[in-house]
Amino acid sequence: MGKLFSINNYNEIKEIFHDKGLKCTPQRQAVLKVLQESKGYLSISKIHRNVKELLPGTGLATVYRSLETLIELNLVVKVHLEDGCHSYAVAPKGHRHPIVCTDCNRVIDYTECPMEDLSKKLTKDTGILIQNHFLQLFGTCKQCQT
Amino acid sequence: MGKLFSINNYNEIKEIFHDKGLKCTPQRQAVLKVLQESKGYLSISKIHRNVKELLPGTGLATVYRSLETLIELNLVVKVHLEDGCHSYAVAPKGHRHPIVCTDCNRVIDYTECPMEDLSKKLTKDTGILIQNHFLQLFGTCKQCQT
DNA sequence: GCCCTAATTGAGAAACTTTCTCAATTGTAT
DNA sequence: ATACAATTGAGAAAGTTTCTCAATTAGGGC
Ligand SMILES: [Zn+2]
Ligand SMILES: [Zn+2]
Ligand SMILES: [Zn+2]
Ligand SMILES: [Zn+2]
Repeated sequence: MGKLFSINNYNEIKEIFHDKGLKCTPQRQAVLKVLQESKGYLSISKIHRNVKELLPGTGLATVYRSLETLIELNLVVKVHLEDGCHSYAVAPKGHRHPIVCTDCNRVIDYTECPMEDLSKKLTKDTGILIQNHFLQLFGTCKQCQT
Repeated sequence: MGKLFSINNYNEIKEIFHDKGLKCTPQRQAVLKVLQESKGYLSISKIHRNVKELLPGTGLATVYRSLETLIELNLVVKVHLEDGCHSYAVAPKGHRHPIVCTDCNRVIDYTECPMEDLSKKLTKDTGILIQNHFLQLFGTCKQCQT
């Protein structure tokens, strides 16, 4: 089927798949595109609904599988909400943290990681070897502060 | 039925319930006790299994309901894992962050919040009004570093 | 461009998780 | 002790995620 959508960085995306021996299928592209265009996190069912508009007949199982793949490739992140988990958003590049606007669901990319220094300090202080962390910020974005 | 378990701070707990007009039932006590004694996060099914040892016949729905209540009372927190969410642990008092040992599942209480200064800085820098944050650390505890 | 092959997909079943309903029970205040 | 509203257990119902397998397809080699 080949290139279906005008994802701006299509060749880049294609390479990321091929580097890991994975196929660049229209379904995977569609899931990514839906998230790229939403500018916010989306639940599985919303992703499925939007994907079907681009690619009617796409199965729910495929959406689950695509998200799994996209997360492995670091193209997508899972967003954990206070209750009702498992929404998804496009991944910021590198190690960053998402700021979720609780009004419009938009996900804003936060580029500084306050944990780098802290992790070292903590390991030194407590003896616990910090290996990973999970940080999300919730707030109200500029546009929603009216 | 009244007091069933020797929760050290039984009267304190009872008051917390009564302050909100909630009953201090054996089921709610049992769920709390199970989490207090585990020193780590537990999945719903494990909580249910352990609760039934203290209180045979306790229904699964009641475990769900009790956890909901205990979270509202800030006695329990939901722990979000990288995949497979919705485990639970006793809440640290005040605003703190849990460090989860990825080897033994123990939850260690971390008392400093690195976000306080950061949130203000971020609001100033980006204009986004930071209202809340969700931080968990993952690592290896002393005992598991052998 | 046309095969070949392994990876991927769709559909539905199956497994699993969470919520709901309602009659029976029970904690608490009086 | 009694009354009443809150809570519970059981099972049904709803919702979510994973699995299975035959059919399809992307990508590499010719
Ligand atoms: Zn979560
Ligand atoms: Zn917003
Ligand atoms: Zn440990
Ligand atoms: Zn904090």
